[in-house]
Amino acid sequence: MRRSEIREHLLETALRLFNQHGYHATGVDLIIADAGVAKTTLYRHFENKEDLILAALERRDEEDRNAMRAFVEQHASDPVERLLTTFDFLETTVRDKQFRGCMFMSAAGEHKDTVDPVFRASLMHKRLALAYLEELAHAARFAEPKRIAAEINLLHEGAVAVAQITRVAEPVRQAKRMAHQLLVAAERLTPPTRGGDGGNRMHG
Amino acid sequence: MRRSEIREHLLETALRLFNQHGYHATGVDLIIADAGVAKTTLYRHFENKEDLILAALERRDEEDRNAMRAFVEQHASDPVERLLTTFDFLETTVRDKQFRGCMFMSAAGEHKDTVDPVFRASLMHKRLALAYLEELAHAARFAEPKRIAAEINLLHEGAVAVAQITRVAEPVRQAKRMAHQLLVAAERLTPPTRGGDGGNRMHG
DNA sequence: GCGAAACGATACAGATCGGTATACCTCTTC
DNA sequence: GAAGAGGTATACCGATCTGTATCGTTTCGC
Repeated sequence: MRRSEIREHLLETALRLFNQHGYHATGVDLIIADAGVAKTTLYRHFENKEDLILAALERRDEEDRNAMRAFVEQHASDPVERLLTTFDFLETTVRDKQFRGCMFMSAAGEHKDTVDPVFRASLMHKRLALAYLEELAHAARFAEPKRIAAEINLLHEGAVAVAQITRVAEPVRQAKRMAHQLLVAAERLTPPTRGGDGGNRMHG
Repeated sequence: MRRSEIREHLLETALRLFNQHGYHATGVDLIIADAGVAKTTLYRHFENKEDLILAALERRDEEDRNAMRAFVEQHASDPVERLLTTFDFLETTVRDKQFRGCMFMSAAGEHKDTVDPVFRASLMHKRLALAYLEELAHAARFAEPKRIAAEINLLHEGAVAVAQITRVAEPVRQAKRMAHQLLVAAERLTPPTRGGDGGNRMHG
C-alpha cells in the first residue's frame, strides 16, 4: 500500500466504525486493529483523534454531496423533479444495511458545543447540503427558493431522523409525498402550463 | 436530603450533564461531583451507569410527554389546533438556552445497536410521542389519522434536527406552517363547514 | 436512645483511553 | 548499495474510565 492509500484506508475504516459505534465509543486502538495498521502509522497521518474525525467527516461530506448530485442529475432533468429525486437518493442510503442515521447529526450530537470543530464541520456540511437544495429550487423558478429549500431540507432531516429510530425506509417515502404536496402548491415565477400538471408528476 | 430526594437530584444532574456533553462524554465522576454526592451513593441507587441512563431517560420521557400534553391542552381546544400547538411547545423547548437537541435522538445516536437498552428506551419514547399525535389526529377526525400523525411527527423531528444544528427556533415555526398547509388539505371524516375555515386558523 | 441503614470521603482495582518512544524491517531513490 | 523515509510491533506513559472496598459519620425508624 502506498502512503496515500493507507490514508484513504484509514479514513474509510474510521468512517465505518464511527458510523457503527459512534465517535467517543470508537477508540483508536479499534481503528488501527480493524485497518490492520500500526498505531504509529495512524499518528503519522493524523495529528490526533480529532484531526482524524475532521478528515473523515470532510471526506464523507464530499462523497455524500457528490453522490446526491450525481444521482439527482442522472435520474431527473426537470428541476422540480430533481428536488423530489433527492428523496429517492436518501432512500437508497437509508435502505443500506449499514445505515445508522446521519453521521453529521451524530457527530453534532456527540460534540454539542457550537465552538467544537467537529460540530462546526457538521454545521458546514448541512449548510452546503442546503445550498444545493437552494440551487435546485432556484432552477425550478420558485418564487421563494430559499423557503422551498429550507422546507425540503427540513423534510430530509425529519425523514432520516425517523428512519434512524425505526430503521425502515417508509419515512423517506412519506417525506417525498409531503414534499410533492408542498411543491405543487408553491408559487412559481413561471407558472406551469394550464391544463397539465406542469411536469410535476410524482414518479416514485 | 432524604433518600428519594437524592435519587431525584442525581437524575436531574445526570440529565443536565448528558444533555450538555452527551452520554459517553459524561463520566460518573463528573456526575457525582456536580451532584455533590459520594460515588458510593450513586451506585447504591443505580446498578451501573447504563441503569442511570435508562432511569434518566425514563424520567425525561414522562416529563416531556406530560409537559407537551399540558401545554397543548392549555393552549388549544380544537383538535386540529392542538396538532399545530405541539409546534409551539417544541418552540419553547428549542428556545431554551440549554437546548442541544433531542436527548432521545442523541441517546439513540450514541447507542446505535437496535438491541441496546438505551436505543430501545429512545425508540419507546418516540413511539409514545407518535401515539399522542395519533390520538390528536383521531380526535380531529382526519380520514387517515395514522398518516397525519406520522407526518406531524416527521415535521417535529425535522424541526428539532435543524434547530440542533442552527441553534435557532425558526425551523420549528417553519415546520408549523408546513403542518398547517398539510392539515388544511387533508381529508376529514366530518368536513369543516363550508364558507368558513373550520376553525383551522393559524394563530402563531 | 439504640441499631441499622445510608451517607461522605478516600483509596484503589483493572481496564481502556489517547498518544509517545523505541527498535527493527522494507521499500524507494539517488 | 547506502541513505532515508515510512512501515510494523511492542512497550510504555499518564490520564481517565467504571465500579468496589473500607471506614468513619450521620440520620432515621422503632
